[in-house]
Amino acid sequence: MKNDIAEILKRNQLSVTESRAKILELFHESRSALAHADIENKTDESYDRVTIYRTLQTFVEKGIIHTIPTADNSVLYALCKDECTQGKHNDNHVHFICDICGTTYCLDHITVPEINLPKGFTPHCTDVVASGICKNCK
Amino acid sequence: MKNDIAEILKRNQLSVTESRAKILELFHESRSALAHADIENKTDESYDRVTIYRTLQTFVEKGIIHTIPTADNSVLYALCKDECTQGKHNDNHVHFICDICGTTYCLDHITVPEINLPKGFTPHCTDVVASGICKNCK
DNA sequence: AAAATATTTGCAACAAAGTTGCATACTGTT
DNA sequence: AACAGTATGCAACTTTGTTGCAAATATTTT
Ligand SMILES: [Mn+2]
Ligand SMILES: [Mn+2]
Ligand SMILES: [Zn+2]
Ligand SMILES: [Zn+2]
Repeated sequence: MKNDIAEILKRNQLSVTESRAKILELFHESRSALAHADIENKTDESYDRVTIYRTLQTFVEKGIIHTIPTADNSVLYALCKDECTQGKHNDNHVHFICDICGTTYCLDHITVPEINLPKGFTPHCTDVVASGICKNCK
Repeated sequence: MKNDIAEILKRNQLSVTESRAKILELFHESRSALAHADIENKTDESYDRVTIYRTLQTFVEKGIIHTIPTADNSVLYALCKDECTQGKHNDNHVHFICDICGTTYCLDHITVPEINLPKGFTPHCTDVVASGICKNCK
């Protein structure tokens, strides 16, 4: 496991540091999306806020994690499961945010539908975020 | 026009104040979504930041405007055109954010498609935000 | 394995965004 | 015109995110 994590970092031309390994591990362990604050908490504030910001940013650039837009102005991150690479994200799946427990799921098997836009609009990517009650809270 | 604006406020049981009228007018004049900062600028900073925050919050509660989720952690607001009321929003249309000019459009005539969620997930509302190149920037 | 080089980290200082309490000003009502 | 209710602006504060830089750590070279 520890080795797997290091492997992923190396594959992405990132030097293997404690904070990066730990944060990446958190994402692999978690079944749901994580916010910056979640990471601070789950690491017992062992790492500086700035380091976490920079790590998340790096991971997004490398195509290791993707961001999830939310209505309440908080940024969430989750592992990319598709073949995302440096600068080329391809996470065209639906996200679900539970109104009760707040958990955010990547529904990897539900792909975002084609949307018929008006003339003149050329889509580059489409985000679909559903909210409601999740399987654990019903 | 001025009277229309006052009418809308009264209809929503809001007292008619200069800032509320001006901000609501801005939304009616604008063809695109507005951020808090846009409103500060377009009003020449005549109103306190706090007043703008509180006005936007009030308008959202009353169903006069709705928020639009964005990937970059900025909150956008736009007029509700459907029959939204106090606490009951019904803005099930697609939004489009232009990667070039940054303009955010409510595509009022494009309704969000039905999404087939996995067993156990009950959707309450669904946000669809497409991004790409808009009609003005192509 | 040690030295040299490249990269990352943590700190400090800052900037931007959002919140709260309270006195003053304004709106709608009597 | 006076009153009661509400909204505004200010100050003070919190939370979130950014930047420069020296010290620490990781990788490469010898
Ligand atoms: Mn996802
Ligand atoms: Mn809209
Ligand atoms: Zn839940
Ligand atoms: Zn555009």
